[in-house]
Amino acid sequence: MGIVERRERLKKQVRNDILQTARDIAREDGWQGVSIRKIADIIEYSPPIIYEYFDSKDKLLETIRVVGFDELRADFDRIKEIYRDPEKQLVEVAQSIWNFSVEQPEVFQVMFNQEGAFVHSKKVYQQEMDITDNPVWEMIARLRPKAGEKVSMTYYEWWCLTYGFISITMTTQPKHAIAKMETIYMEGVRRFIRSIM
Amino acid sequence: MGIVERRERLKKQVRNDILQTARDIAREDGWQGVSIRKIADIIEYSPPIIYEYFDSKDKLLETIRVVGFDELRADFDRIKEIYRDPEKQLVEVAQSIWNFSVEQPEVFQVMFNQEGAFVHSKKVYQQEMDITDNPVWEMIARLRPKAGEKVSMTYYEWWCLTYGFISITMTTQPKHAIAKMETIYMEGVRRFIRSIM
DNA sequence: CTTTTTTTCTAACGGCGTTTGGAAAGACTG
DNA sequence: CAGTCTTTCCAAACGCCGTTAGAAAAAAAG
Repeated sequence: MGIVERRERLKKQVRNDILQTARDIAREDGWQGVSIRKIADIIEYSPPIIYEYFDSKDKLLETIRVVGFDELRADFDRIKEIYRDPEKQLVEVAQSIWNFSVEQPEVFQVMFNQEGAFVHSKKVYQQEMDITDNPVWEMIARLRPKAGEKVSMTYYEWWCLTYGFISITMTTQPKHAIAKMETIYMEGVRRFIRSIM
Repeated sequence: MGIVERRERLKKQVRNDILQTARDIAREDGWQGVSIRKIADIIEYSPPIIYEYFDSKDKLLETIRVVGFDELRADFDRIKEIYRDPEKQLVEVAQSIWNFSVEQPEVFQVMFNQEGAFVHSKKVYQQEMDITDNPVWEMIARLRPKAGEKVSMTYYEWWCLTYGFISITMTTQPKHAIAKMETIYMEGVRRFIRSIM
């Protein structure tokens, strides 16, 4: 009997609908405008239903954050396989982050607690920045084989550069000007890479 | 008669109390925990009173942001007067930002819409980052007299570096580890300055 | 003391995240 | 089929929030 399966399929679908609706509202009105009640309204359920899928609004946002980081990391892994040269890899990674922030700014905001988005727990964030098993860390390590401990420092600075540039650009630049900033960003990235080689 | 004066003195005091109470709560419980009702409770007035001093919660936060930026800029101006060498000036400015973020993290959060703090209007933020009359811009221009348009680019990157580093550090590092990051930050700043000279 | 002005608060509105208790619907059993 | 059991779902409520209206209280002016 496929009843259980159908139920589970439905559950998964509703769960995804909740996440997607949250992102949709955030894209339209900002994260300040996202409320459990609005989400419930749009997916045509009552508010309590959402609590059958997520323990709290905070956990819901954290899930969006995790999905975002997963997507980014998958792209990094893909890049690592496609290109051999660590310099090229890093340039591609930088481009990948940029594209992500342009295509899914609202997810980027949740990932980095920006623009009114706020996830209480920092665990995922810290974990994701951690050097352990991080493809970007390995790329930098390969670029500076003799740097020893400095690799971790460079890795940290890499995040500061990319994150700082994108979040300042996202916050201060009007939408039409963002495209122009891409060149400046990529130039900065390239200069950074050259400076550590 | 000094009645009017006394009243105005009182008004100024209450206004400052409101701002300071907001910052106090934020420091203790984060900006998510700051509410008009809590502020009113602490200053021992009813909530509507706060609206005689600020049009909205958003405007209240914006005022805190403005005061923060003013304080920072005053320090930059002071540095510009004390030191002649633009390289030294920039190092001191970087140190000044760092100190500010350590001493008043909650204000820093409002200034840059971090960690749940959120001011709708971006006007102040954009204005403050603008190159016009900005002491940091002039320092960089003096450091790179022949750079032409690249000065503005470098200025932008300067903000990305300092802001990116501090906000990532503030968010990911536990309190006890932040002191250790200062050296790494200042090293990064120095390397940046040298790389543009 | 009375009137006028200023200051302040109570009460309410609509919205929020979240929980409770039970109704409605669906699936299984005899 | 009816009856029972299980799952799904929601109305209503709680205690918060920002904000506003209107009345009470206090202060000043006459």
